[in-house]
Amino acid sequence: MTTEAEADLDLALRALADGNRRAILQVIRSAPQPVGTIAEQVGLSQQTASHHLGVLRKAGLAVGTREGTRHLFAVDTDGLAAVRSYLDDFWPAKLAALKTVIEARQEGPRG
Amino acid sequence: MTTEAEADLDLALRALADGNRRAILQVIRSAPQPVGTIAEQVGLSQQTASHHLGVLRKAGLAVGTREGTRHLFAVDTDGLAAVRSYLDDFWPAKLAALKTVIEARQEGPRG
DNA sequence: AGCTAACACAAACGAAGGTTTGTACTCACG
DNA sequence: CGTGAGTACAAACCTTCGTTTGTGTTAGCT
Repeated sequence: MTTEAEADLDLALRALADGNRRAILQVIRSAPQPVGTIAEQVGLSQQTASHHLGVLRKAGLAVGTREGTRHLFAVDTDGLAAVRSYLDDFWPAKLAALKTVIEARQEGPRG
Repeated sequence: MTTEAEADLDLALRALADGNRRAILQVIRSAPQPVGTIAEQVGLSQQTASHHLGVLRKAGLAVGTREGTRHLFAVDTDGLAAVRSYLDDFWPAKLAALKTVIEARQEGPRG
């Protein structure tokens, strides 16, 4: 369904809208890290970091792995791919839109 | 400063986080349209649409052109490019190449 | 089994953002 | 200049979201 992709895109975009979550992604960008380390790196409490990790997880932007008592989180490219392909859809259209702007100005106020 | 690009990215990401604004981008994706038409297309009031258009404009996602009493809005790729390059930074080189392959397969014949 | 560490879940609080309502401004027209 | 169409700005209201606080759950250790 197209609606499913829409919902996934919406989750990913809303997750990326927060600076703390982007900071978390930066922290786990190179290597997966436990929640405690992530919280310390971004200057958040354990609970808040865990919350944001959950948001990122549901958005398909992060994946978690059980490592004993720790929970290692890493970047998931699934959600990022959804956003990327969404953005890419605007590139070819932009050229056409730009052309239409010029045409619209040439047409004048009345159609 | 890197903070400047960060601020631009933040604006674009927060602007894209709203479904109505994404709907507006879809409306003006193919051709620039006046505020009244956009509002009608997405099912919003003129004031609300104007507000979102302002958000998209400040985020570098939309550009407006004065057309007499009308104000034509079109998609601006500046903000989208900022988001795109940000996302690309998360992909390890190997995965980025893989992603490009997938995109190429989607455009080409059946694979 | 008891204890400790690491993490997740849930409710409450506060702030940020979207919608509505009202109004002022600009441009086209006579 | 006065009128009407189209749009932007501002304040009030309400919803959403991030943070805090408190607590439950799982795993490792003695």
